Amino acid sequence: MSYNFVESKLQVIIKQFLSESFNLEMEIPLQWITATKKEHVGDFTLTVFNIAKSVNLPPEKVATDLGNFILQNDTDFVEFQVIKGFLNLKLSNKELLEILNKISSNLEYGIKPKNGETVLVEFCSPNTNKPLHLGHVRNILLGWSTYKILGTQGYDVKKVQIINDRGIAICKSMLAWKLFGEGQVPSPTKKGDHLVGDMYVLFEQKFKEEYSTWQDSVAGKAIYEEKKKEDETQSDFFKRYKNDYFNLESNLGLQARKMLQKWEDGDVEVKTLWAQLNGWVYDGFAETFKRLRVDFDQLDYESETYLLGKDIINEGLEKSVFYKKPDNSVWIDLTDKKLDHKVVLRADGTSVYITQDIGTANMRYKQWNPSKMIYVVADEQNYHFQALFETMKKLQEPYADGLFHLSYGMVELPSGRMKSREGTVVDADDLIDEITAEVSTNTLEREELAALTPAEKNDIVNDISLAAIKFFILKVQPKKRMIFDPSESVDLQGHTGPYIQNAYVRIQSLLRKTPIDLVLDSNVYTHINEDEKDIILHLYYYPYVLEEASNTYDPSVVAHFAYQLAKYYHKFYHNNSILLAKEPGARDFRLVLCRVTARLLAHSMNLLGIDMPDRM
RNA sequence: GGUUCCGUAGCUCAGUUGGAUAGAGCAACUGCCUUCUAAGCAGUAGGUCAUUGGUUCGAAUCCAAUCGGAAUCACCA
Repeated sequence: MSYNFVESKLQVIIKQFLSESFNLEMEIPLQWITATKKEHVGDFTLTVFNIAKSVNLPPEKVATDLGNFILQNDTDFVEFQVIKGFLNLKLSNKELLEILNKISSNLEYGIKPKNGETVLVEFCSPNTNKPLHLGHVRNILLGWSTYKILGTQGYDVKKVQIINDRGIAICKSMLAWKLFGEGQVPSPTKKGDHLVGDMYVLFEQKFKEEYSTWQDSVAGKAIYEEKKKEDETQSDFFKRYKNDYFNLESNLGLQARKMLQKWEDGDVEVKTLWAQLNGWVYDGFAETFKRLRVDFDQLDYESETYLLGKDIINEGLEKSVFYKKPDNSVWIDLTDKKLDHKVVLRADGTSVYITQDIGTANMRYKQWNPSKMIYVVADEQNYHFQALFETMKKLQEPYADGLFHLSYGMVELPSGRMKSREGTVVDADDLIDEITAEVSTNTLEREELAALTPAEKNDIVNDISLAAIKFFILKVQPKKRMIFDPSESVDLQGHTGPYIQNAYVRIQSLLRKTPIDLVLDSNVYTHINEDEKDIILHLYYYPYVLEEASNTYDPSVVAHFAYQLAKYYHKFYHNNSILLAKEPGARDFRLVLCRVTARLLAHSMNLLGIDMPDRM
């Protein structure tokens, strides 16, 4: 069954009208038929400007004739109104009931059957030297929701992430733990990822001290005099020189780099320490994932993939996709794509970032044979992914056209960008804790929940807290950067997750009082009012919403749907008696309406990774 | 400097394959619980859709320029 059955029917009638009246064969695009604006009579609107142009008549004239034609030939419409070039058509009571019936009886409404294609969504992909923060949370929620939404369109979706478990950063944490860690291990009050993150910060602190001391030394002053630019102050110079100091002068830097070298050489002691600290971090991450209620189908580790890609570079070299410079480094020329020349292999033959990504993509393609691979990564890497995808196209990889970078804006604080080195990072675990505490306070005051056990209350608090966080983040379009104000935390009223949960909870409360399994009788209830109609027509559009969210990889489309539905429901609930409805058939009709509303509320929120409590 | 993205109410955001009088929430003010969960409903107030020009029956939406903000332009990941 086609879900846009109303529009399809209209398309046929309009074609018939044009054929009979003007001998004109014309296709009517779906875009010309839209929902009627609130302030006008009608439910569906046809924009007739284009048709009028084709038949060379005033739009009002065409719209009026067409309106009459539709009313004569289709009993689903009972009234029309023409304003300028807009033809507004009003559905019959019977057809509205029919629509509700169709949605009510189809538990898969809006969901497409399996299409046999596999899609990979890569998200989260943290470094192992620090705990997850607000930026990761946005990433994780977007990835998870994208996985859910694509699932409704028939794809078999796999969630993967690459763990960046090697490199200089984790070596810094390892070194700090070894030198200054005093044998600390994770404890109930300090998760492993936080402990390792603290070591990273500690390293930066000690390094800063060392650097500062060096700046006042004879050697430091000599370097300043030797390498400063004209008119450059001492503090400006040393800011700029920091990286060079780390690589050329620093004792701590030297030790960290030695550790990295030993790791690459397979040194047992270093590898053991590395495995130990990473193990702590993974345990910590696992806990955070669990609290956020997400999981993954596969974890790829950079330590196992960082050498991949070289063979593909060599093949590409033979095909002249790449070229070699005299120093033996390998490059690709992307200037024809408005990009730059990018290095893909260093002079010493080692990989760079893009090489690994080429190799990893290839590995995943062989493993899963996906038709699409989606990378959820912040927009600071837009350039990198453009370069990566163009490189893949030049290599003529069969999966190159299915690559997509789901780019999202950075999360910023009112004070600006979060900086881990300056400690202005909103930690994921802390964020959940804070909101949970606030929700907990509110929940304990509620009479409805007084009789519940502590465990039941706890579940409800968690459902609401996560709804608040997740909706707050997912309601914003991914590409927009967002500002997060920790002091205001997250609202629980208005345009929020809990608001939507509340609509669902109200319905559950009603349904608990009516154990009968209702079957809609479309002959009995004859006066569908505006509140009810708003809900029915909103439900009707759900399949469009899923399709658009999927095509644009944008969960905010679903968030908007859920909020609007809850808003219509709250209004309906306030204005109409349900269990005590007086009109014939109204009670049963409204209960069916409630039940369907609850179902799509829960379904759409589930696509955002949000669970619905039965009480709150 | 090159490239890309963003700019809508005091704040946070919808609305953009061109469509009717630009919408919500928060904050402020005012009402509504002896009615099915008030985490709710209703109302007041708040706008030069950054600016200017162009395209046309019609522009927040498309095009151009300008202004403001961000990201990136590493043999880091």
